Amino acid sequence: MTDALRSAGAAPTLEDVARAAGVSRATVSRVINGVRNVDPAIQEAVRQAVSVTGYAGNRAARSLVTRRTDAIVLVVSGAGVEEGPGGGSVAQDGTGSTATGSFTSRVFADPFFGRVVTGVVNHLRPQGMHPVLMFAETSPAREEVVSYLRQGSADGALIVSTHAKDPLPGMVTEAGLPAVLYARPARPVPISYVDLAHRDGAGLAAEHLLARGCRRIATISGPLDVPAGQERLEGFRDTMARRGHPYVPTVEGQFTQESGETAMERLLVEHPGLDGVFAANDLMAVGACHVLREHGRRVPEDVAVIGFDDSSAASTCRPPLTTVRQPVEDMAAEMARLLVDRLAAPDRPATSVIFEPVLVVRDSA
Amino acid sequence: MTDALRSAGAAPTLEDVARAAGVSRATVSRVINGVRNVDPAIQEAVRQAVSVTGYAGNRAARSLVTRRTDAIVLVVSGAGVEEGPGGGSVAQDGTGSTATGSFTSRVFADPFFGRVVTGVVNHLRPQGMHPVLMFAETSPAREEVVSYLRQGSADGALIVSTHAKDPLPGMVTEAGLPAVLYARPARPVPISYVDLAHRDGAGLAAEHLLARGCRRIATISGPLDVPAGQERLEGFRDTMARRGHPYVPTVEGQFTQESGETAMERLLVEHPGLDGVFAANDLMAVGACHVLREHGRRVPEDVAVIGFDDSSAASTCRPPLTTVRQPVEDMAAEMARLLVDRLAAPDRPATSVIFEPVLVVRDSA
DNA sequence: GGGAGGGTGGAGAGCGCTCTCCACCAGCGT
DNA sequence: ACGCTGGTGGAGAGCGCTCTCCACCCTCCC
Repeated sequence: MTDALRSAGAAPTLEDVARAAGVSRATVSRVINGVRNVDPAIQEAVRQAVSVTGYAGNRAARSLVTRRTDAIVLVVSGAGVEEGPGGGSVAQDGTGSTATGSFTSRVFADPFFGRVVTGVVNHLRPQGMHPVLMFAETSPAREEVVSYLRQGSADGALIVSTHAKDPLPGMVTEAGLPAVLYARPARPVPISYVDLAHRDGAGLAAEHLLARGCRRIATISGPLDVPAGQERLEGFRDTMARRGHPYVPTVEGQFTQESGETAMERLLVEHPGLDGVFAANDLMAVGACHVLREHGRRVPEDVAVIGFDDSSAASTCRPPLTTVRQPVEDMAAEMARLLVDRLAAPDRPATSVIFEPVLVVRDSA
Repeated sequence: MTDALRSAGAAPTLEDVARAAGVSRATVSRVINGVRNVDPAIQEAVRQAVSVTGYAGNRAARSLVTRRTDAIVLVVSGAGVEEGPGGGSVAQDGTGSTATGSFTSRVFADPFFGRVVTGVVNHLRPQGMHPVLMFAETSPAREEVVSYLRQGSADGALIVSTHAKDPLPGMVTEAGLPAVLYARPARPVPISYVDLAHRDGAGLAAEHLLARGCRRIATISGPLDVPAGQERLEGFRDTMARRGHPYVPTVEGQFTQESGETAMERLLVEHPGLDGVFAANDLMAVGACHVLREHGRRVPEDVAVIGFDDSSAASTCRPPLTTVRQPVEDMAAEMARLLVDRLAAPDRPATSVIFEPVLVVRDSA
């Protein structure tokens, strides 16, 4: 039914609907936006006209006057190479062929990012908002994000920064653009963010290992120039120290499975008697398990292994990993909520929300 | 420098730039869009004015007249539950807590999707275009995609359909909206798509197993209501038959690791003597390896296992998987290219591009 | 019964941009 | 010398929508 009119020419406009309903453009607009009182009979007439004409509205025209797009950018940023902020990580490239963007290809290979998207979309969708994906690993790309926002192509930004000294958060705030970060910015910037209590999470891991009876415990840390890496290490060491273990053998990893393997090899050489390992993320923990098994150590009987994040890798590997859960989806949803709130009340001050990790006990420790 | 003026009030418009440069709005527009001949001196003056005023343009205003947004929707669609079209798959939920959208949470957990995003972005970015993410698993969500497009919020759609009888491709074409699919639509629809020669890929797997000397070969197929699942099975069986193995024990899986485990258990019970397994994707292959090991079978010495996709799981598991590579990034990039082309020349007929898989030999077979 | 007040619809002015005309000014041929 | 072409800048008409006014009418109250 709608087709007759729709195919009769260009897309119907408000004007067309108004004519069909015998009212003015303003009234149609009022009905559509559900604003002010409109006589129920007229409302009905308008709705009829809308469906008869197959009216679809025009986002650009609306945005032009409302100055809102109902789109937000979801930026994966970073000066960086490897890793979501304490998130999962970057398995391997595996991307042969044409696919160029080394950063791009790596970052999205990481299930961590999928979890972020999930959380963001879950919150945005009910609001009729949608995320636009952007990468901002290089300098021109960062400028592009800022100008995209300044052009009003999106209402605000959700920034998942993969590196401590990422300049993007600063650039965005300086330009006065609404944004929320995943993970606390390295230099204090007046901007909202969500983060995880990494120290507490690492503490949980330490206590679990200790409670299990492990006494020769080592750790594979994340990269120490990433706040999450740093904090997880500190939290672990603090708790260990408080429990009477001031010295914890540590090897720095890069949040990748491969780096976890390398680190484990080294740990095994230097401390062959170890009976517990805390890896700062699941991927490294998986790598550690592989190496342990290859060296004839049983997990968890000979060596207990505990990871961090509770990524999908944790539950699918053998043995399933005991790990510290980072509720990425919830955190991402909260990040979206903070942005949406900020959009509704632009001069509300920046807030941050810190999530508490929980221990998920499976078989590896 | 730009800040003085920018913060002096609302965002500068073309008009402001024109005034600053002492020319007309039209001329500024011409310089910015690089259209028609403009006196070099004037061009320079305009560029100056742009940077002095900190001009940023207004996307909505431009879209309103050009009828282009330079955005495309990247839709993950499906009536479905499980799986990217022959793509990787869905490890496990693992998503406790708030995160509701069961579909959403599952689909994006899949690294397959990350690879699609990578490929799409790699192609779109140089064109100054950006992807908007949408899910269309339920009926209202599907309608939302169509209306989003009809409102001109995006120029076209890239649809990654997770299920054969997904109605979205039909809906979109019927509405006359530009779209390209990942994977051939179940019912023939006049629409462009990219796909993989699944049959050939499965054939490669069969020949490799045979060449290796395996003689008691079984297969774990994908879900048979998904074209990719169907075709991989047929391709495998065809080649086996042609090589003198008309009967191939088969158990249907769901493209998940868990289903791979279950299937392998069953295969082991029914055919304890098997010496080779082809799993229709890597995740199931990984699951199969786990079960095989738990039953004391060595891979590949006792049983050779071969997967499909060459997802990141294939290279990080132990042993690294021999698999059939699906060049997801390239395919996604091609999909984007087809859409962009279509946008440039709307009445060009629909085309499809079929990619050839290659065998990646690692350690599992 | 008349004016005040609240509810309801219409008119019309933009939002900031693109793009079609048109005007103007060389430089050319006849 | 005169029109004519081709190149170049300006004017201005929209694109489709929202939203502020304003006009109108129907109570309601004094």
